[in-house]
Amino acid sequence: MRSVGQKAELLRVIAHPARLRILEELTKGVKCVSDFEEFLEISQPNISQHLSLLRSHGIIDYYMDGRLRCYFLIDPVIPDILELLGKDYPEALPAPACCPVTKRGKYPGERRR
Amino acid sequence: MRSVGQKAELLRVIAHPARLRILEELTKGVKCVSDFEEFLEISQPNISQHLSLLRSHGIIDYYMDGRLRCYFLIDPVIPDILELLGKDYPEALPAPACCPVTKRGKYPGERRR
DNA sequence: TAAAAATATAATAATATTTGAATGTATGAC
DNA sequence: GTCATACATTCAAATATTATTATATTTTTA
Repeated sequence: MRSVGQKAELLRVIAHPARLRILEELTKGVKCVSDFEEFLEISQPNISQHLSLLRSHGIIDYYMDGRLRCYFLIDPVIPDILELLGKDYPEALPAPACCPVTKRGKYPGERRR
Repeated sequence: MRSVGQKAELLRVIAHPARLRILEELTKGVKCVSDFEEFLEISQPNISQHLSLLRSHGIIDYYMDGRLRCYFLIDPVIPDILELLGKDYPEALPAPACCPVTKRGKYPGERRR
C-alpha cells in the first residue's frame, strides 16, 4: 500500500513529456538509449538523466548487452496508468445533486438552494 | 485524445500530496474549503492555491452556497487514476526474454548472450 | 451599516526541476 | 594498445514550483 506521499512521488517522476514517451516505448518492449535518441528531440545526456531518474525510482531497469544498455519496465502500475491516460472519456462527471451538505453545513443562517 | 504534453501536464498538476488528498476527498463528495482545512495541515491560502490550480486545469469546479465554495470533481479520469494508485501490484513486470533485439540491434560484432 | 466569516489573490522567498555543456567510463573493433 | 561507440556523470544556469505573509473580496449576521 502506497502512502499519499509515495503516490505523489510516483506521479511526479513520470509527469514529464520525455519520460512519458520513454515509458510508452518501453511498454512495447526493450529499448536502448540510442533507440530513444531517434524519436526524442533532446540531447543524449538529457535522455540519460531521464532514464536515471526513472531507474532510481524503481520504475525501469536495464541489462547490458555489449556496450548497449537495454532498458525495460519493471513497475506494473505504469502500463495501467498509460492506458488510462490514453482512454477517451466523452463525459464529465455528473454534477453533484445541488447542494449536498458539507461538514461545515451547520453554517449559521439559511441555505439558499 | 490527449497529447503526450497534455498527459504530462495532467499528471504534474495532480502530483502533489495535498492535491491528491483533496482529490481523494472529492471522489467521496462535495467539500468546501474549510472542510479541507480540517484534515490538511497546511494554511488556508495554500489550500486555496491548490484548489485554484486544480480548477484552472479543468479537474474540479465549484458552486457557491452562501459564502461557502463547494468544490466537486469534474474530470472523469481522476477517480480511475486514484483507484490504480491505491491498487496493490504484488509482482514486478516479467523480465524481458534475454536479450531481445533493439533497433540498434545491428550493432557490429557478436552479441554476448 | 459595521463586523465577522469564508475564501481568494498577490508578492515574495525558498526550494526543486530541467537543461546544456563539458567531461568521464566501459566496451568492442582494429 | 588505440580509437570509436554508447552511454553516464557532474556542474551550473535557467526556470518552475511551493509555501508564507499580508491583504483583498464577498456574503452574512447583528
